[in-house]
Amino acid sequence: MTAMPKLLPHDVPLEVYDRCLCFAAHRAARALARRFDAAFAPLGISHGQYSLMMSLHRPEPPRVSDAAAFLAMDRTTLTANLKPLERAGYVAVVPDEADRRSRRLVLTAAGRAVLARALPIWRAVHDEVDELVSDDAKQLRRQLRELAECDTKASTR
Amino acid sequence: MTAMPKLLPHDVPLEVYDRCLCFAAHRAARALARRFDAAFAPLGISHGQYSLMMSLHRPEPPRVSDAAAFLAMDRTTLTANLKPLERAGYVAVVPDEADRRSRRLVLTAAGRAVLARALPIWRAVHDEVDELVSDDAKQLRRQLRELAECDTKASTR
DNA sequence: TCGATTTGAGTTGATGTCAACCTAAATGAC
DNA sequence: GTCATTTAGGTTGACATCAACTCAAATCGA
Repeated sequence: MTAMPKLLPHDVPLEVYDRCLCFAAHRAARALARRFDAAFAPLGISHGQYSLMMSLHRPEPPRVSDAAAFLAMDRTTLTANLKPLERAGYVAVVPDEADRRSRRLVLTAAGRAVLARALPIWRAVHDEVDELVSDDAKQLRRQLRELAECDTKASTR
Repeated sequence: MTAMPKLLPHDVPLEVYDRCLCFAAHRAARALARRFDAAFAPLGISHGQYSLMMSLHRPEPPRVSDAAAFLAMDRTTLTANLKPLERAGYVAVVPDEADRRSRRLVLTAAGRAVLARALPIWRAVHDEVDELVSDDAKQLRRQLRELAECDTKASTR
């Protein structure tokens, strides 16, 4: 048995670095998360909590599975993410009247208030972020959406 | 004090959904992660462990800070991510000879072997992923890189 | 040379992420 | 109507992520 260096040439990592959209998406997501987390820090919320609460602000409070599918996030991940928001009093989980298996995720007045304060911060930071994307941000958004929606069974597994 | 619904109109979440690249990047990253994690599951590694180990496969083993900057990941996150890889015997952390503060991250023979088995899986899955991105994947990759490299101080904080 | 500063890295605590497994309510076949 | 199946959701355990803090080695100023 030799040292078998031929099994994994040193140009393979470059191929992965250049091609892998999973890696590229995670790298970009981490960098953007740090930027928004820093901006939201004075309010005591994170980028994920901002997105999550925004997704709940609709006339009909969504069920857990609906919200998880919308966020392209595992259902159990959403359950975990709701915990700190419930503790903070921003979100209330109430049983559904019609179907007693379901629970509705309701944004409280305090939740709406913190979102209202976060909104101008998000707009200002995103103005900066938009500067970083040289051209055709519209196409970028569409492509990210295509990648996210390729697996719609995120919540139903 | 009224119910103040005017503070947060119901079209704001749509604005966030349509515009927020942080949200879009996370959604895409989660969906892609699930896909690659499922494909790598028989090997017992995750998408992140694949990317991490690939980034270590170079003639000169990188230091912790170098690898963290390359991955656009917090230095302490990398330290945590190394733990399971060290336990599995895929990565060895060795002190640097020249600077005793530094540590070099060395991919072991077992690590190179598991990467060699993972490579064809990654190529096959990514062939599928490429189908999802309608046009100009090159531009998508460049834009994601621009977003990731906007904060180069990820490891030096 | 020696004390202050800088730099490389680990630890802790909180949150985010998911697979595997579990419970309970609704549905459906007969 | 009864029981198997399906559906909505939670729990547990492992890993991922980062800020705040700490430690130790290298560097630098005088």
